[in-house]
Formats: sequence, C-alpha cells, structure tokens
Amino acid sequence: MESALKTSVRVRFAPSPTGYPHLGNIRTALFNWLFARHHGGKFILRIEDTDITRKVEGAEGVILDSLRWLGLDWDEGPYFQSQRLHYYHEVANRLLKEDYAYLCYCSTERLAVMRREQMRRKQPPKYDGHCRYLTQQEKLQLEASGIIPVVRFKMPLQGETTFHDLIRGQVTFKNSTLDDLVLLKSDGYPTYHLANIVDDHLMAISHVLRADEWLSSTPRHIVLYQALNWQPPRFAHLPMILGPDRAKLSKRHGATTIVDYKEQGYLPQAMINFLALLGWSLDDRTELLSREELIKHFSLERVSKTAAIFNKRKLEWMNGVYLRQLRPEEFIQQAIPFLDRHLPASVKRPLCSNYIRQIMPLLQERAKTLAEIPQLGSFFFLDELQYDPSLFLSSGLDAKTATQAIEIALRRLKIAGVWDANSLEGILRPLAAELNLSAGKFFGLLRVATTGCTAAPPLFQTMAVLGKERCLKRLTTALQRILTLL
RNA sequence: GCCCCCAUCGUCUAGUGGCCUAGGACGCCAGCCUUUCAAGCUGGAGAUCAGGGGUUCGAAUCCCCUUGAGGGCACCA
Repeated sequence: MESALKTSVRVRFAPSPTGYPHLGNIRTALFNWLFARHHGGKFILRIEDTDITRKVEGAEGVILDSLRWLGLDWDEGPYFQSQRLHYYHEVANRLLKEDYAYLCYCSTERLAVMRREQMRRKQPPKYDGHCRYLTQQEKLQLEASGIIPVVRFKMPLQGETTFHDLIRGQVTFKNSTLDDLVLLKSDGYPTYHLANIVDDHLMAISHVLRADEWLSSTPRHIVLYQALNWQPPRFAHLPMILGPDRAKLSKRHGATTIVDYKEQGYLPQAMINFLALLGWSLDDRTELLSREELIKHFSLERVSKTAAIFNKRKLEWMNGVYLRQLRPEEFIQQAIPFLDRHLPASVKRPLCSNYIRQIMPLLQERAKTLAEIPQLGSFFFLDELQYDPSLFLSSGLDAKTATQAIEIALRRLKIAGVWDANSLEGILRPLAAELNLSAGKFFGLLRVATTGCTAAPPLFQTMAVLGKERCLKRLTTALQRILTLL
C-alpha cells in the first residue's frame, strides 16, 4: 500500500486569483505539499482563472510569492486554466454528444426570478430543467435566435451518490437534491466544476485535498466522472479555519492574507509549524516540529474533522520561540529590513551595521515578531528621547532624591574609563548602596534616563551598547527634565 | 427552506470500550530567578467530554434523538 502510494501520489493546490491567499488557502496548500513530500509524490500548482469578472490584478503573483516565502515548492506548473480552454470545450462537446449534457438558453433574469420564487415558497433554489425538456422545434427556434447558450449537465434525477472521504468516511447525497449545473458559461469559459475535474483527470491527480466547503460539490464531481467514464481521485475534505467569531475568515478579522503575516514579522518556519497544527497533530504533546519532521510524520489519519478557530496568541508565542532559536547573525539579517522600514525617518540611513549587531542580541529574546523590533529598540537610535518626566518617580522616589542620584551617577560615569557592562555594574551597584537606594529603584531611574522606558533590556548592557557619549548626554538631559518636577 | 458535515478546558488539541477522578500547548493566575521587561523554571485555576436516551459488566469513545455550530444550494471558485 505504502509503496503503491509512493509511486502514484500526485496532488495539487488550485487557487483562483480572485484575491490574496488567506490562512485557510495556505493551510490547504501546506497539507497538500506535506502529503506529496511524505509520499515522495508530486505537488502541482494550478491557477483556476476561469472567472474573468472576479480576477484580481496581481493576485496570482502574490499566490506564488506566498508559496515561495513558505518554501512550499511545486513540481509542476503553474498551469493556467485560461490557457486550457480547448480541453474543456472538447469534454463539454463529448458530454453533449453523448446526451449527458444539454444547451440551456435561459436568461439570467429568468433564472433570478425562478430562484426568487423558489425561495419565497421556501423551496431549495434549483434549476427547473426548463431547457432540458425543449422540443425539437423550440431548440431550432432558440438556436436561430442568436442567444448564446450555456452547457448544462443532466444530473441523474433518481438514486444517490456515495463516496468515501479519507477524512469524513462514507458520505451520501440524494441525486434529486443536485441540480443541473452549468459546465460551460456563455463567455466560453468553463465553470469550476468542469475545469476542475477535467484537469484533475488530465493531470492524473491521485488525491484531492481541499477545504470542507467543497464537500457538497463532490457528489456533482463524482457524477461527472462517472458520465465520462473516468476514475475519480480520492477525496479528503479538510476542516475549515474560522475567525474568533466562528465565521469564515475575512477582512474583519484583521490580517487574513499570508502576506500580512510576512509583513508583521512572522517567520515562515513558525507559520508552517503553526498552520500544520491547525487541524493536524502528531500526538498528545508535540508542539514544535521542523519542516522535516512534519514531512516525516504527516498523515491524513491524523487530520481532525472539526473546524478550527485560529488563535493569534499561540502563533505569536510560537513565532517568539522560532525567533529565539535563530542564530544571532540570522536574527540580525531578518531584523534589518524591518528596522529600515519602521524606524522613524529622523534616524539616519543607512543604519550602522556594527551598532545594530550590538543591539540585536538584547532584543532577540524579547521580540515576538520582527515588526516589533524597531519599536522595542527605537531608543537606541533616536537622538532625542521623548518621555514623561514623571516616569522618574514611578518607583516611588521623590524628585529631590532622584535628582541627587542622577547627579552623582553622572559625575561618576564621566570619569569612567572602560565602558562595558561589567565596569558599569562595578560603578553603579556600589553607588546604589552608597546612596542608600535599592538597586531596583536606582537602576530604574537610570533606565528611564537612558532609554525613556520603564521596561527595557538589562541596564548595564544597554548602556554599554549606547556608549559613553550618548549615555552622558541623556543623563544630562534627564537632570534638566527632572528639575521641572521640583 | 432543503442537503451535507461537525461537536473534549476561552482557543488549538490527545483520546478509536477498561491505562481517564480526561493528558499536552497557547492564554490566564501565583511563586522562583532577577536592576525593569522578556526568557526560563515550578505550581495553580480552567472540560459534570453539548444535552437526553440506549448498547455494554464497563462509554469521552458504539447507536438513536435533540440542541448548537459550520458549509453548500450561481453563467463564483
């Protein structure tokens, strides 16, 4: 079984360029990719651009970029359905000839009225088969009228269609609930249903792994395969990913496209790991898995059936884990573009790479995303710090004591020789005792003075990186500001 | 309205008849570490396994009903 799969697995990711890919789309791509890689099969990329009215400019480029960013490499394609119209026409003609399909001349207006009427009567909206039963004479008349018809499939009126879903098990639909779906639109493009099965067949797709929303169109596809006497692929319907309000993901939920996550500073490996765990699990404890481990262990049997609500907090945590795991040099390389883009314009570019190299280790274990690094470390770069002088008193010191403490610190630091973390600690820690201040309070004071923040990386290291000149200048400014509190 | 699917802590999940007085992770709370923050470590709160019926010596696990949620029902994918 396993070896048979190994030679024959061919799966595809088939997005339509009607928008940018969101988490759900990418999760589908990921599962297909993992399945292919696990079985040593092929992962094929196919762009389903058969709706020219909904096509979004640039969407396909974004789709490809997203896959590349995540490292989901494909073995064939991208194929474009818009360039394969002749295949669909050929199949539609064959179905027409073999009486599995018919031409339908109904106007969109008539269909809309029909549907509205059905809804009003609380009946399921369904094509009424008007053109299925045209007389020979009516056909000739309509043909002569110049109306461009669509091709509709003759859905069996009785019986039922059953298929085995690899995740859901046996699923059965009554054929009477299926309607005569359109195969070929009047603009000459196929509908999803036609193009999809034609390509899956022609491309020898072995397994269709797609989102749950397609489950109810699967019987239609099965019936089409039967009409064409083609062997259908195996199906596996993946659970959906929902927003926090349990609804389908949309713009309301904030970042939904994968590009947004890239821009917010999530790492592809974190994204992959997180997405893999949305609907799949290895066991009862493993959370962190590398790409290789995912490939090794991925299996459809461990895909869950329940829709998942995507939990951004957990993604943030996981991204932090991956950020901390980066080698320092790599962290720096990843951080630089974000610093460049998000540090205030007043900070001179190009940024000094030597300075950055010293700063980044202090930020690496504090950042959850790359995008928050500029924010976290902006005080390293700014000439003039903006902060509320009352921060000096936040630890409960009075203005007079604070003033004295900074004055003395300034005096001692001016005459400091070596300016590294150890030496600074050697000067400042005894000074706290000398001033009869707790280390926490005294260092807190200096922290505000040198960084403008009450929370920052360790004081001595921070001051060492800032350098003597900058620190003395900031302490002097701090002294001036604290005087306003007296 | 009709059809399909699903149902374990707030969220992601483990669990496939006895190992479950239900395990892990995120988040939350507390403690430790500590110059703040973060990280790390330790501990805690948090699920009468949606509800109700069965089946069985025994059910989160099997069956039925109810409820709830999601998806589909286009010349969109």
